[in-house]
Amino acid sequence: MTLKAMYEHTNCDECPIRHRAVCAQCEKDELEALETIKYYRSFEAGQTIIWSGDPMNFVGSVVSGIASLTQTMEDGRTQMVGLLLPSDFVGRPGRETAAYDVLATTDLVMCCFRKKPFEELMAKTPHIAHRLLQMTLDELDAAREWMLVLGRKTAREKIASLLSIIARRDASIQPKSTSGPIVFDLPLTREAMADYLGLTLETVSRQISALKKDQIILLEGKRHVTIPDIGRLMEEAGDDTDGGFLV
Amino acid sequence: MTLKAMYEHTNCDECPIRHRAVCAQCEKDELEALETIKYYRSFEAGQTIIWSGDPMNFVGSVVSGIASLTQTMEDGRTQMVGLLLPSDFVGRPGRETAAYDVLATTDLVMCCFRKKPFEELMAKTPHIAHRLLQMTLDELDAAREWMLVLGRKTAREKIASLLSIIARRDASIQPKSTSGPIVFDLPLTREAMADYLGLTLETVSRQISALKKDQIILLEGKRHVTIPDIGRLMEEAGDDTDGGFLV
DNA sequence: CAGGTACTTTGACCGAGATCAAGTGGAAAC
DNA sequence: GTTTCCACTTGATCTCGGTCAAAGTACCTG
Repeated sequence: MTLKAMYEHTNCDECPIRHRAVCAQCEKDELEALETIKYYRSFEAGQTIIWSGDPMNFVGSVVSGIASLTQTMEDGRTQMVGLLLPSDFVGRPGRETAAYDVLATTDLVMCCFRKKPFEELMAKTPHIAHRLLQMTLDELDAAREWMLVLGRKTAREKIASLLSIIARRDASIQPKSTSGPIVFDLPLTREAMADYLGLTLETVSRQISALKKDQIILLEGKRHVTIPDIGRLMEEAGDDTDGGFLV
Repeated sequence: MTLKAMYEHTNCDECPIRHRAVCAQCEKDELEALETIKYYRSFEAGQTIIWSGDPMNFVGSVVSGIASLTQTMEDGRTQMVGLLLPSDFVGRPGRETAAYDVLATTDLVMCCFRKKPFEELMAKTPHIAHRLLQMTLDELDAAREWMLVLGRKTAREKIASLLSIIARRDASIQPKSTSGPIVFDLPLTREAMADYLGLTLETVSRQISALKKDQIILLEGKRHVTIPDIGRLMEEAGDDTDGGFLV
């Protein structure tokens, strides 16, 4: 059974992102209205979901998998400007065309709404608009945090920053232990990491090797990562470690 | 007369940012409600308006002047993560403490609202929440555009990008001529430009000198800039120049 | 007008990360 | 089983922008 088929007839009550997505604050009746205009789409890793500049007739939420927003210059230089995790929102109400390329970084399932009906619904149900504002403000904070990473951090700090973001996200999704080692699989290729960090893939590879040599991270194969001590990793990231437990 | 005094008793109808700020879509009665909770504050160039981490009991709009949002690492490295121009919104409803340092880059006047009453008002008047969502989405786009600048552009392209942003803004505020030279005063020191661009002030200075030598820009004194051909500047910025007239 | 201060420019040198170029390893394909 | 492919690693070299240092300029202030 495909992942899409698995979700195809899911109703919102059973949805894994029910309480974190744009619909998180919806009441029963609002949810029913949403349910009538939603549909699922799935994409394979590597597929382009939307090209920058193309007309966009839907918005939606990532249900499972990871998507990325990417900007490309004429000469081919690319910069990833957003990483979309489950529950993150795709698209902008009130805009006709996409501002960025949207790519499926892993296999992906999205819960989509046709844009027009969604916009109408949004005008009527303040809970959706309110939640979207919250989420947009969070994304703005994340983008600004990333500006510090891109503008001022060294290659090693950049890698450590990315790893600690992924590690903390995984820790928050399956919060087994508050401390102790964190284990996860990297959802990004070295090239995708480079595009996110404003580096080359060679530099990414070298810095990962260096962090491994220094025992900040452990690697099995190329993607399976163990973080023995998240505090040490965050020190390497140059982050203020004092408030680290407040995640 | 101080600038603050000049605005002190201004009612919203005469406000220069009336139609672009968070209140842009308000009806007469909504505006009257806002008017009862607003007050003006002024700051001198260089003053810190808010320290990151401090409790924030107001939100507001920049009326005149320029403010900046800045992040600082423990070792002193700083990155400007936002440039706040007249009509831009400061603060985040629903958050207790400031996430960034807010600095007055030039002399500045702000129209402030106590946070609590503003949040209550926002819950009642959808026009404010709607406008704030629009503005936040615009800021998110700007932040993402800046991520490309920080992550992938050369020093020369970075400077050209910053100059063209300032030039286009000035052109849109006082749209005398659609084409022809654009003239303005740089509102930022070399150091502030460096903090925005993720460079050192020496590199900023060198690249400005280089653009001047190549006649991309003309300089009188250190701050007064003339752009003879905005198209050429945008080429230097590495921006897609095709859609440039759509500003 | 001398002296100070804040901002800016310019020069000499250096090093982190980019570029160019092989080479490795593991899984799928024939 | 070996060929192919792709993601990744590692090495050698180069270069852009950072660092350190000195000097220039405009505007105050006494």
